[in-house]
Amino acid sequence: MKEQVIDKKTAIIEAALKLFTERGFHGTSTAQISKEAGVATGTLFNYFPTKEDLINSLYFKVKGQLSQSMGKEIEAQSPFQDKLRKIWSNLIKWGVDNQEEFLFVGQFCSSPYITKFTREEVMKEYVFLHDLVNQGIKTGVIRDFSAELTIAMFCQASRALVNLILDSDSSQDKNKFIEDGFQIIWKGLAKN
Amino acid sequence: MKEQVIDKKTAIIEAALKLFTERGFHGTSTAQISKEAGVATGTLFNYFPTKEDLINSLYFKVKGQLSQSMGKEIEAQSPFQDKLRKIWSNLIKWGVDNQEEFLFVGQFCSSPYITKFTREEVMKEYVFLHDLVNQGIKTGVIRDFSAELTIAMFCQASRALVNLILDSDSSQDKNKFIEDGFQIIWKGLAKN
DNA sequence: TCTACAATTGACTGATTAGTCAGTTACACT
DNA sequence: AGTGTAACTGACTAATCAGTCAATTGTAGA
Repeated sequence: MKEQVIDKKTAIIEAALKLFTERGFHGTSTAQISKEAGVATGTLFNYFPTKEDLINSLYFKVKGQLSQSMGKEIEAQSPFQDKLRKIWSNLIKWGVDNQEEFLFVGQFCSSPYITKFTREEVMKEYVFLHDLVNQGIKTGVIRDFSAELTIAMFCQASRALVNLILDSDSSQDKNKFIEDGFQIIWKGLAKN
Repeated sequence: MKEQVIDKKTAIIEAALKLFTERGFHGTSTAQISKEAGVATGTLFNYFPTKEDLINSLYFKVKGQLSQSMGKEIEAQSPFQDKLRKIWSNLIKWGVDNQEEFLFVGQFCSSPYITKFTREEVMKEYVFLHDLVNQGIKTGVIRDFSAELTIAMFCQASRALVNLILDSDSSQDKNKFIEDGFQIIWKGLAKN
């Protein structure tokens, strides 16, 4: 019973992710989502009271997965540069391996359908990056610019790199791109 | 007569820009656009055969304005770094001064409603940035990474900065942000 | 087997959509 | 003034929309 519930809810979320990414929010009808998920329209509205609730749940879930992946395998005692490099490659590998989710976040991060509440809840999961950067500034490893500026440049640069990898043919060396990209952003941020 | 024509077409384009940015493509009806523009629905379809034609025209126009602004006041004989700094500040000032257009481009650059044809036409106007970067690599002023990587990092970083300026309260010093941002990206790209 | 109840269904509704088109207006040229 | 024509209008249509709800299903516990 519980398994069934989770299954249908997951199926709806996955169908919505696929279709929202392909056709946008208003471009995708609840009927299409239900059909893709293999459930009745009524079932969708049983789990998500409105279409907006659905996209907010989806956004929250995907952003959570991203922040989870970002922080993976960071060793507390390793040098600052290695931590940042690991975050960098985590971000990029997440985007490349979860193309739909990556495009979804890009399309909806500044969309009016995502409520302020959802946005704020999501933000809470990114505190650790903020802390890390502030620590890097305080210990003099990276240059003393505003932490917001540093983080924004870092994160957007990682998105640029994912787009590049997704656009380029697969024969190109992904890891070369990732390391080259890190060389650019690290040299830009590092103190010496 | 000719003036009237241009006026109505412009009014439609401007209304569409505002509403598409606020509510998205499918979230904005042609009736809403017509009303905002102060024309009848029929008039809209007189100038743009379909809603998709409208958004493609709009995208082409806005991207054209961006590429125009980007290349402004670049002096041929000035050092490479100054050229790049000027492009950087041009990009950011365009985004800050043309907020609606900036958000529109961000929202629709990877949207399915923009046709491949429009995308390719737009690309043609960005050749000069590609040429400049290649020249910078050849003369050894910037590091020898793929030109696509360099341009992608540069352009996305500029978008990150505009977002930051738009989000921050207006009391903060805009020019400080712009110069700090350039310091990061320039140090990242430059050879020494 | 029977009961109770949550999960699920899909036909349905009133509202809204992109796009049409027959008719009106405004103006240039004679 | 009269004529031709391009711009413009907005009521209209068939299709589609988000969301509802009475009816059905599946199943856990008695």
